[in-house]
Amino acid sequence: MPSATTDKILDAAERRARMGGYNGFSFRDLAEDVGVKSASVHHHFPTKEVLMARLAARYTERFMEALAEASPREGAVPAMRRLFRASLEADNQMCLCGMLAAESAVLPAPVVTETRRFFERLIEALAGPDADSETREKALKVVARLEGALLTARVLGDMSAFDAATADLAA
Amino acid sequence: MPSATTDKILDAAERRARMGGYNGFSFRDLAEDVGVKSASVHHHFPTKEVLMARLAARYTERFMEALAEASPREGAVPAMRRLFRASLEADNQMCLCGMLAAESAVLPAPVVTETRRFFERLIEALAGPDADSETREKALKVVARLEGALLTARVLGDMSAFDAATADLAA
DNA sequence: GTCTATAATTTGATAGAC
DNA sequence: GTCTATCAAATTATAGAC
Repeated sequence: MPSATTDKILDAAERRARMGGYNGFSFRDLAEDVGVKSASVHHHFPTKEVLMARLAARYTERFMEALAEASPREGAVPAMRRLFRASLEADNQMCLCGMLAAESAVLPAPVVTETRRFFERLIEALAGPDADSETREKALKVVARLEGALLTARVLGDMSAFDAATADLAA
Repeated sequence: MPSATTDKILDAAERRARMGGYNGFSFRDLAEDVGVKSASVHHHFPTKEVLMARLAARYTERFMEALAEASPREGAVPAMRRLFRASLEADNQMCLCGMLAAESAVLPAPVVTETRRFFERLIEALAGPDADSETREKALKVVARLEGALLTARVLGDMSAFDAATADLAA
């Protein structure tokens, strides 16, 4: 049972990591965000590696829950598009796992494992568990476009770039 | 007139930044890569901000040169796809400006400016200087898919994911 | 669970000799 | 242009009191 402080730390870490990546923030940043000292952050998460692996897992869980809830009424692809678009609406944030995927070559193995799982689950959600290669290819196309559209719209500072790049995925 | 050492520093920084992003390496890392001391790196580039803005500009220049050379014979889209694919072939590297775009929210303004220019020039190369909105939308779709496919294939450790996500962009 | 205090290392950056 | 030496700050992380 995660305490309120544990959740607040994860919330702060998620926001910081989606803005600047794994190496873009410190335990002291999180401590200030939450209103405690950095030693307290270490009490909840012994190392950054543990914190970030846990954060990636929480992010995936939440994303899949939101997707499962929305898919029946609006379809998996439009629902996923809407969830990605919400990142931009919320302060121009990246997808957490998209950010970690970009940096994956220098991240601790447990973080990479959780990040990879996010992508595998997205693809499975779109293509189904035992998809043929053509269906899987379609799913990869969608995921790649959404991650890339986020990244592109973000640096251009132009939400309409996301909409343009993903228009045909909308409901 | 950039000296041999200046170029070597930029080469090392490009490799490091494409692997781990702006905050994923230090001046000392670069110094060791090149075989000098970190004070010498500062002699060539006074700050990290200056170094990275210059690096992004060099990356863009080189990319556009390679694209201009290849486009007439193979077409702009397939040529761009091939250039992106080469990143994965070369040690699973990200696109430098894709990486910086992801991190752009926490990067110094001059670095963001140069990164944005990369994307604007890619879109212009695909759509032309005075494209209508539909043509520009098509170009955005291609760029987004290439950046996203790179990121996705990278974390999955599977070059065939890039090929699958971009198959229809090939020559 | 939080704090003070601190260790050990790393970081970006500078001064000044050669 | 490179070096030695160093600084001031930041970083991850730990010990131990409350």
